[in-house]
Amino acid sequence: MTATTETTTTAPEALHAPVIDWFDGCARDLPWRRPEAGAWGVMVSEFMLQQTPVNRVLPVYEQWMTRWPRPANLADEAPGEAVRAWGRLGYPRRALRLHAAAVAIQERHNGDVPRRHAQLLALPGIGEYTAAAVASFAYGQRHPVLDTNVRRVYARAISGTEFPPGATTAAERRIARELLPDDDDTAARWAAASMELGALVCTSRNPSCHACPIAQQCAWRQAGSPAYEGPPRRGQTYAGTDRQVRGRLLAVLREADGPVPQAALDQVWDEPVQRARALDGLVSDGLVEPLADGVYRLPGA
DNA sequence: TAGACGTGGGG
DNA sequence: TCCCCAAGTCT
Repeated sequence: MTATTETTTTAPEALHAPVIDWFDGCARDLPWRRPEAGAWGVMVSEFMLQQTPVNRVLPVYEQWMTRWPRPANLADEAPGEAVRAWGRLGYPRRALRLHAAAVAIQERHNGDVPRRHAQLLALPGIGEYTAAAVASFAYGQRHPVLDTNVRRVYARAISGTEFPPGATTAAERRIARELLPDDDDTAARWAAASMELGALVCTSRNPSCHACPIAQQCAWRQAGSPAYEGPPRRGQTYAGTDRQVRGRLLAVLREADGPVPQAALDQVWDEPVQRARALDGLVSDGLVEPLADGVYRLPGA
């Protein structure tokens, strides 16, 4: 058989050097990439960066690392303090999980962020991506790091499509595995570089192909940059959803010094059934703690 | 395995 | 204005 598969069209080695060289010259100077960040700094940044843009994470990251420079410091706090300090980053369950992860690190790993992928994966709030990212960025290990940026880079450069599938597929994992450099240090470098390429150059909309170090080898460009034909990528409506109500409710709790009476929460949304459902949801998620007499507060705060 | 889960900036 | 999207995880 002489059939050419999509992954053998271009030798992996032909991609590594250009992308890593580009990264060496163009990488952003982000605080969690500096040596002093340590594994804990990398882990905190990864939690915050799950679905939240870098620019919004920056100031909150600095506050967190100043206040809680080690996992033990966060573990000693009430979970509600983590939720409060999370500010407006969104998806506040991440704050709760990061706090829980700090507690687990204290209990199971003597206060040090574990090195092994399986141990990282076992921590709350850490999935396939974050485990690989921490192991790779903090400890220089060799793991396929498949985030939304890398998936888009591979979709274009390797598969020749404008966008990756809705959910990560086995085919994508295979590509990531086959592209992974053999050497640990190069693999870690490649992971960071390919992510950065997706974040800065191979962006979702209006990619800067003129500035791309592998534009000449890009399967999507070679195919004439065909428009995306797959199923419509899910748009997330927000206005009027429980999520919006939850956000407003939690904002009130976050900004209050202490417990808040029901009446104050009632003002954020006029529809009582949805309002009650949202509040119940927050309570069952552990983001809000009901006290006696219809008073609420952030958990343990 | 879809769907839930916040928030705000840019085109 | 409206729509899309941003270093995912969990159920």
